[in-house]
Amino acid sequence: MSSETKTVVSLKRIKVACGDCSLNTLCLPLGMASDDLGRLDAIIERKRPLARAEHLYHCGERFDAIYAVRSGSLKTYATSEHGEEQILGFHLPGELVGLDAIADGVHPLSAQALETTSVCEIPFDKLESLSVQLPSLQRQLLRLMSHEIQDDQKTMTALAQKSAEERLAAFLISLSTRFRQRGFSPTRFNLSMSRGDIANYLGLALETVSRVFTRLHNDGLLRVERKSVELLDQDRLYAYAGTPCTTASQLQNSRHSS
Amino acid sequence: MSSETKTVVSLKRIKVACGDCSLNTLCLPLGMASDDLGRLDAIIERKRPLARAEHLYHCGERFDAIYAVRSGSLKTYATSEHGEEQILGFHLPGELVGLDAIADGVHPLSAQALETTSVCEIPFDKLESLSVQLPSLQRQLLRLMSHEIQDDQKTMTALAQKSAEERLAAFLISLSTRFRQRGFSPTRFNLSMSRGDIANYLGLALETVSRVFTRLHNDGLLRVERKSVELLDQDRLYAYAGTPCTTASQLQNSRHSS
DNA sequence: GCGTCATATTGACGCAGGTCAAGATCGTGG
DNA sequence: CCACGATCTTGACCTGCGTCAATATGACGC
Repeated sequence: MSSETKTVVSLKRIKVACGDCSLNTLCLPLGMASDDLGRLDAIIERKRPLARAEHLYHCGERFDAIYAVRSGSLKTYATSEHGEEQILGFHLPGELVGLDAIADGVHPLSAQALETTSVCEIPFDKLESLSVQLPSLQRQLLRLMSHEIQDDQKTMTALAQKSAEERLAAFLISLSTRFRQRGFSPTRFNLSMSRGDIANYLGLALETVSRVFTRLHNDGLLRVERKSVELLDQDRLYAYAGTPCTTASQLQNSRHSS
Repeated sequence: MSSETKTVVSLKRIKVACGDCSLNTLCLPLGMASDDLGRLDAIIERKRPLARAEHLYHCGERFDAIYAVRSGSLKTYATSEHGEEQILGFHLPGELVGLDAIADGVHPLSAQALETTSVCEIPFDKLESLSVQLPSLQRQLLRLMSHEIQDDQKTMTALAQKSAEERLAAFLISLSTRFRQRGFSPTRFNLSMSRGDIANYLGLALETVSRVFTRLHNDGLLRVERKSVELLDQDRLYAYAGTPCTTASQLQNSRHSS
């Protein structure tokens, strides 16, 4: 799929400046003065939306930009030589992908759209030189990378010591929290990923995920129907998730502004 | 053991400038001009060594510095409210710890010495302002953080889809690789962590780790005796590790003929 | 409407690895 | 040199979840 479509011209550059973007309190712009924001805006390219199942980049490709999800969602995954994939993350609007490629200039993962998805492309060399000039940008970039490390640590903890129920409950809580931060309903949302994706991500069998869903459903914790989920009892869900280690740190960024 | 000693004065500041440190091709200094190095040196504080089991910092403490391991080793771990710990990483000389705390200024993990260990303390505010002036420092910091994300992704992959043998084999390979990079023998080394620590880190039971060690031993892959390990057959060990996804990226910095 | 394909649910069964328990071995202090 | 506690090994048993297989429920095209 190397032939680039030439219909791009027909789409007029969708001008959504960072300053106007509803996600600017989550994304890179956080903490930047509005005149600095313009300079960040200037290096960002908005690209045509990706269709479902389309790739943003493939594992092994050269890295030259990170991406911020603007709408839709992505999954990132590694592929073993035996061809099995391992999903390492799902990415919602306002989140960055590609940070793992900075280390050696090559993407270690592939990134694929789970639904129609648009992203902002941020050329890394420009970002790097700009962040030398804008300390608040540098700071926010470091913060976001640090946050990703923290998230991965939580996932590792879940994989290492939680049961199937606990993992799924924690997963749903994580989604719920992230939806709330983005202004969506934390109790009713759609899963853009399949059962298989969830299972893969959580280190479980597809069938186990299905079973746990119906179990949680029967226990009155949530309503699921295919992709749509409604969380009925947050508190009990937290209990199911065992260690709400996800909770503690995520709740406290409500009062954060310096 | 909690009373802080005031005998620090008796130790004369151990002056091991980054320029003289054998680890400077792995650590923060990588890629910096030697005159810039002096400026990094100037903000780093070398502290008295930690004794085995002593903590470098505790989860929940305010974050104000990252640390580079100079000698010895550390483990970092999270504690659930039920009191169980989850080890998230082992840290060898030249590696940084504390990067996960940048995001919200509080340490999400505790860091504890596995043996007598000395570290370089790098005050983060100074590091941040210095890296605005030294782009190569900023670049290396981003690289190291990105690398940590990559490592965590490999660990997640192992936890999500590998068997007990595969996990332990991959763990030993990871140690071996890191020892080689640091100029130690990649085939004979000592495990500074206990079986319980390894098990905890790998999401297994202590007994399973023990059993797998003897199985690998009986299969002629390695010799183990308590803490000392000798890898006898690297290639077969790689095979045992299943997907050498750990391998792929790590092999490329050794000239492997096959 | 109907057929086809992808996705999800549900059941039956087996095994990797967890748990419990008993020794074995090491390290350290007296 | 011995004793005691920490650490490690090994065995016997049990269970959570993976695997296999059948069925159900969409979604989409014709």
